[in-house]
Amino acid sequence: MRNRIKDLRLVYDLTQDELAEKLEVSRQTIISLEKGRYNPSLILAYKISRVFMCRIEDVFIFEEGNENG
Amino acid sequence: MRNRIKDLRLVYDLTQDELAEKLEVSRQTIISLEKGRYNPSLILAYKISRVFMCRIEDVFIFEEGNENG
DNA sequence: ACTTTACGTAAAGTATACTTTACATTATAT
DNA sequence: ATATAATGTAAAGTATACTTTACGTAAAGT
Repeated sequence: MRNRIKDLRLVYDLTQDELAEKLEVSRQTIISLEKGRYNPSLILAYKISRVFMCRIEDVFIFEEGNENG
Repeated sequence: MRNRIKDLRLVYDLTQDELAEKLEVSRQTIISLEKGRYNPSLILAYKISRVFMCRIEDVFIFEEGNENG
């Protein structure tokens, strides 16, 4: 599972800190997400999609043919 | 956050056990999800949406005006 | 009567999402 | 030169998703 968080964050001209605040998570969480270190909860994924005004599937890319997702 | 897992499972005529197998999770996980006891991981949410051939947002309903999600 | 199937609960264990703190690096500004 | 802002790493701690086992119940089949 890949994601476009970093790209979208830059499009919206936000720092990691600012995005973390909007999402009510720590900056570490943003870093880990951007680096693809884990698989967020659905609620966090949803909040992210709302910040970027799009659908979950527009932020997170689940490539068929599975590396687990 | 509500979800339509139980409804969709019945539409697809699956038992909890069968759905659990398809998703590669335990039956307990299905029960807990149907009962709304927790907030799944994004990957699990995605797999569920694939089983039911729809989008994540069609399975999980995030009512605006937040009880967290 | 009894067995089987489907659903449910409870409780303890494991894996992992997410936090917190502390420190390093690079770029920009003064 | 040094201060500040933004990004990154590492490691230990907490919360919670998910598993496993064991047991209870109600309905349907034989």
